[in-house]
Amino acid sequence: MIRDELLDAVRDAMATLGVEPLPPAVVVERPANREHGDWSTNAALVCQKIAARNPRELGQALADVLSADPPPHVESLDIAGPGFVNFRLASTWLYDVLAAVITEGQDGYGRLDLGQGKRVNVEFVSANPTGPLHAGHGRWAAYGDSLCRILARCGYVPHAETYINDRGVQIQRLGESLAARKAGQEPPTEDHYMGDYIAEWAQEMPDGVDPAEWGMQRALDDQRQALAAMHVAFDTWSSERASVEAGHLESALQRLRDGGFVYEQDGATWLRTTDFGDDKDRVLIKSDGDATYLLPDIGYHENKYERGDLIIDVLGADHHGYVARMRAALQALGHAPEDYEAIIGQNVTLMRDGAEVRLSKRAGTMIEVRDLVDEVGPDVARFAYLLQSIDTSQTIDIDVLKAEASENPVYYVQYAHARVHSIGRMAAERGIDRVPFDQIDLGTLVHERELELLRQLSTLPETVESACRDRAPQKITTWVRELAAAFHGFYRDCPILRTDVAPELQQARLWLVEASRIGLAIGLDLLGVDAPEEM
RNA sequence: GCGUCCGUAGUUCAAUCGGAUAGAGCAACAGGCUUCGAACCUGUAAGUUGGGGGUUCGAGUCCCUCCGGGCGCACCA
Repeated sequence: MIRDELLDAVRDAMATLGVEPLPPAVVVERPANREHGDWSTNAALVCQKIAARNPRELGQALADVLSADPPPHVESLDIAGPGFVNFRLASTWLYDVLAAVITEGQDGYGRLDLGQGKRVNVEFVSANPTGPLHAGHGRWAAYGDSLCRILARCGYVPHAETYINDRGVQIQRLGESLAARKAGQEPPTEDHYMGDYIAEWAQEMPDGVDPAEWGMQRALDDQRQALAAMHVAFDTWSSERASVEAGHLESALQRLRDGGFVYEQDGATWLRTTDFGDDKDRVLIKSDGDATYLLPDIGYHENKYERGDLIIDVLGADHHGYVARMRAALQALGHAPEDYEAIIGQNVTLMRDGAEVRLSKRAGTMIEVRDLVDEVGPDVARFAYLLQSIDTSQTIDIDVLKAEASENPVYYVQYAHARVHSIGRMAAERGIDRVPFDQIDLGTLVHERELELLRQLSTLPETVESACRDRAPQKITTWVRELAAAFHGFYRDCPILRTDVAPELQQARLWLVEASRIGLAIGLDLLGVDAPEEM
């Protein structure tokens, strides 16, 4: 990587100036403004105190040392602003990028080994089996699935998992709600389920079945279909009931007792989560003898470590108070705090007809994931979900997604991919074959559009790394949109198959198109969005 | 009240673990197809990054404080 070569050169040069070792804050990065060069380093700024020198003066000294024996591709060096040293590179460095994309290919380019095979269990969606998935669940589905794809590309071994709370009062209430509707009555209390789907399902429900069991299976079928429609697949659907029957609850409780973290008070059994930073202790077993939801959850999480060295829970904002107690419980069971990670996703607000649609399974109105996916398709839905950070609340206006379908950002990216394949088809029609890459004269690629495309491709590895480290799929979304923009600009200004294009240039551009295809396909794949050859 | 996530162009959002002149889409306005797909391209306009203070060579980003919003604060799940 050019970046590492430049940093090594900076390190050597700073050593000759008496600064050794180089502080880790010293980086080689891309200036936000291209006029500042291709790469720059903040070494002089970071080291000014160590070296006891004015940063501009130190920067000048650094530039002088580097100029005496320039790193590869470096054409010129200058010092700018408060003391940045800027590198201007010959476009040969971008030809190396093109070669890397082509030789490493769709499978290898931007594939990293951050994880070194570490297993990561990612739990997401985990909706109660009491109704259809609403559009808010769609966000966790799109996010979790994309995160798993990014983790896999970075050398982790992800395991996508979802949890079914098929045990407890909410299932009973579902059954009672269905039974009441079937009998033509209102559900008995406000804590029962009111949605339109209850009435529909009550009509479907055969006589003589257990309403609770039947309703839960009905809800699960519905959820499975919705997730399939979104193209989200799980490695494991974990059942709370099965987990408890397997003894996970008891074994966790026993180990917590053995560790001395459990005590009795007011007739209830408590876990001393305050030992691990929670703000109050938590009840494991109520005074009536029933376990709270927390205890089976602890047993389940403990069991998840069989399927991952690191556990990630993707949770809605309404669960953020849950994180401290779960982390505390897992620490009490001997797990390091960094082996449990909770990602708190903020809420989704859906707009339709200019008004907010309330997302509640118990209220009468809701929008199901299936409705959204049916209306706009899985690609539009997923791309929309992954357009922004999970840390911010999101507003999705269904009317906008539908009305602007043709101008939707996902089509902008997919169109770029389809154009690539269109070029391939046209080339085949005209009998134009690509000659082997090692016979190409890359020096013909001098157009700013071509170079910009290569610059964008060069940033994929660091973008993937950043998206993985920050658990931030939206960085991939942004990147692939920028790549599509670079490709569309190139396509517009740089003819490839036209008869007036010189053969050497045509060949180089065909390989650049192939590199673009690889980049677009990787980006879309990491988002779980289809990369169509025709639209 | 306590905790937590936010507040960036008319709007929806970006912004490389603190970098230089804060960028895109949509909407608005003005242009661009006789050779490959116009679902595209080019340009114009649009900002006191909620207010104030601090740390730093450098703050949208970190700290404090105030304002505004979401979500929590059960022997519910």
